[in-house]
Amino acid sequence: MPELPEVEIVRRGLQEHVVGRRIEAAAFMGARVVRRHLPGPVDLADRLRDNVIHAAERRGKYLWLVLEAPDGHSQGLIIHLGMSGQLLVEAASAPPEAHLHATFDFADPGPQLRFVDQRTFGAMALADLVPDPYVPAAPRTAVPVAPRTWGIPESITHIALDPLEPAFDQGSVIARLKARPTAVKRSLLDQGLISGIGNIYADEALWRAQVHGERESAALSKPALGRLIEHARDVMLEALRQGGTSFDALYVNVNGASGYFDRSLNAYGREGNPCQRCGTPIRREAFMNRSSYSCPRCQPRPRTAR
DNA sequence: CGTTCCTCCTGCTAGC
DNA sequence: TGCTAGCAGGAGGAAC
Repeated sequence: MPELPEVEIVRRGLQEHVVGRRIEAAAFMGARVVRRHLPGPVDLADRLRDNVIHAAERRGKYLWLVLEAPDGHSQGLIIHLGMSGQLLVEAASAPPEAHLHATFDFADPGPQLRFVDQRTFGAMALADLVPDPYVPAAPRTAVPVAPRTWGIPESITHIALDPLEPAFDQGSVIARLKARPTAVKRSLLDQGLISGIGNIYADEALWRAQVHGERESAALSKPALGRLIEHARDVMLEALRQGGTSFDALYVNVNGASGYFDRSLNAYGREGNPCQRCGTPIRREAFMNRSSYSCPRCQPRPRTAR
């Protein structure tokens, strides 16, 4: 469920509550949440013991904690929230939640970190940190304040830059969109092309740009594609300022509080409600085995069937 | 090779 | 009231 703004809120919570702490014991309830760690949950718990958390990082919808083991080796603990994952900071004595998948106890007397996930599409995995393939290494003479000193997890090097990263290159994304003979919404959701956008913010960006998601991306002009990307960035920034989007208690930030951006949505989930620009009722259509919301008047369907 | 589709889960709700 | 089909904000990997 969470898209970039929601994941960034969670990252900030991790930064505040767990960075700088030493893991004393990690525990996993079942193996599914660590299915990407092939040696299994006991092995992962062993590897995490006595690691210090140096940073909480994010690219698109992926989070990772930068860890340093007692032998000095640094790795990333990837955390993906999937559709329903939550991170909670709570006293170890708090009763276990339904669908609690992992707990982290720390060497200090502070609270636990917990991973709760109803559907378990989310996952955690350990990965080596490698140089970022998208961001050139800083020159040796650079002032030592460069971001991402530790590199990025090797297993997510296929994830593209998100539009909030300083190195995000709008021109190259537009060029790739111009080369794609496919629906523009499909491209917006492709995390290897531009990361962080999910079904909600794709629909919101398309509504703002007045483009139907089934238009072929290659058929849109470069300025139109540029506006679409800028709208995607803007809508995610606005959501971030308001603490993310939440329809119910399923999405909560690391403190357990919900966001309020859903009050500002113009398309997603608004079937039958008037378009805020022209008053035409918002329509819902099936696309890619899910729902798409758009204004029939501001966002006319492409003429030819795809 | 790139692109598209299916599938992994559980819970809620609309409709019968 | 009770059952169940359908749907939910993601993404890896199989299948073309």
